[in-house]
Amino acid sequence: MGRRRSVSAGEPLIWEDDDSLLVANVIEGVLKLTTSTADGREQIVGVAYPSDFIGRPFGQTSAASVVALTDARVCVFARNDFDRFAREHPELEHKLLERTLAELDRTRAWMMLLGRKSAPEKIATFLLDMSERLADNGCMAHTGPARQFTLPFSRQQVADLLGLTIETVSRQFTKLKADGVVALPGRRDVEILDRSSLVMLAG
Amino acid sequence: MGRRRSVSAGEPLIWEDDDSLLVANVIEGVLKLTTSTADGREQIVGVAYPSDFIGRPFGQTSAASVVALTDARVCVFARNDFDRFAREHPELEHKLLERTLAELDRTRAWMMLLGRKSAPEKIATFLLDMSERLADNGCMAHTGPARQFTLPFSRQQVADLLGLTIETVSRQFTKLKADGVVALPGRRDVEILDRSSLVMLAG
DNA sequence: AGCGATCCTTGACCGAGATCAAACCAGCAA
DNA sequence: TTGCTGGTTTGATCTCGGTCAAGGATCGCT
Repeated sequence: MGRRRSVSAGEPLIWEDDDSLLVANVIEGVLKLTTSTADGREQIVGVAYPSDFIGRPFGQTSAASVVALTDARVCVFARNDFDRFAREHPELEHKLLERTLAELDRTRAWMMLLGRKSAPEKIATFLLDMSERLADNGCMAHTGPARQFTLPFSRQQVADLLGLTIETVSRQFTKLKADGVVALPGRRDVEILDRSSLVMLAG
Repeated sequence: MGRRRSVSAGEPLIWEDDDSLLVANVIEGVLKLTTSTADGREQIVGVAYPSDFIGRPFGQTSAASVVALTDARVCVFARNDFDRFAREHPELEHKLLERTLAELDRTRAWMMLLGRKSAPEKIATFLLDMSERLADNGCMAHTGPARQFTLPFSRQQVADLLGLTIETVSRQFTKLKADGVVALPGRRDVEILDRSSLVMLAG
């Protein structure tokens, strides 16, 4: 049915305001969903992990661009084919509905973060969120939140996710390190030393 | 099937973190979907207009509280009943999927606003959005965006929607009035005098 | 009408986070 | 090694929007 396709890190899969011609399933890797203003400000509005669905069925244009954060493999479908197929397979539509509702919940929780949380709260929430998301997405069974992990994001991308600037993100990371809450062994590596502090900070 | 129910302005319909026991369809009126932090900060994460769907099918808890902004009439269903019924009626699930996808698009656009837009941009975007939403929701056919309308929100609620404080909202409204972009004949009444300026400001 | 509660506006001030700018560092190629 | 490149950290300063504190306006009630 769908065509397998590899996307290397940084490569776009869908452009904002494109006629929504394709949908896809993530097999491997991580991709970002973004919207941008005319003057170049960017906001990451979603992140797709393996098994997540990408694209906008039953609609004219996709509201967001999709760009791979890591090398990724996806299974793409022509939107029209998918729409038709979905309507004939209620089980598929049901699955898709459940996923979409879950994504909407997650997105709404993120709105709270964007609209009402301070920079330290944003960073703490982000790290806890990553620690859970990245744990579940290896192959191993449900081992609970990861204590250490590698972010699929650059500092700028963390900023775009949290509605901050890169400098503020950097300063907050440095602060957490200085306070012994996390260790930062590599550019994108995080080790959580004091989870309860993070939970406090997340508010 | 569903029970009709009246909800007066300010009255809650669903509590955050409640076991999601009911879902509903809005017949008349406007309701807000909110999440709050422990220390009382609030973010409006969605607004439900007539014909919109409320609640969280296929899930354990609802992520948001629902409170009526105006007197409202809704058609409520026990969640279990609804879930069962939906699974037996693919057409209903399809409709629900389309609505949920549209809501997700709108929510993502709002994330851009919350994370990256300045106070003036937020206010301008909000007014344009209202002008379109409130126009379509009367009975009259598609008349395009309304030039004047009555907000279903208090100033505090506008603040909770935009991730601002009430004072900032007030000052921005005053500014727009002083600049002749809008007139404010009543507490909640808005008349758009210069739409193109608003579009500029919205960015 | 008069009164009180609530909402809204306005002003003075402050501070979190943005901006501007410079150094720092890791990775990579020659 | 050296130098280059892109990402990251750090510092100095500024500014937008938040906070605190008074007034005003509007609505509902008696």
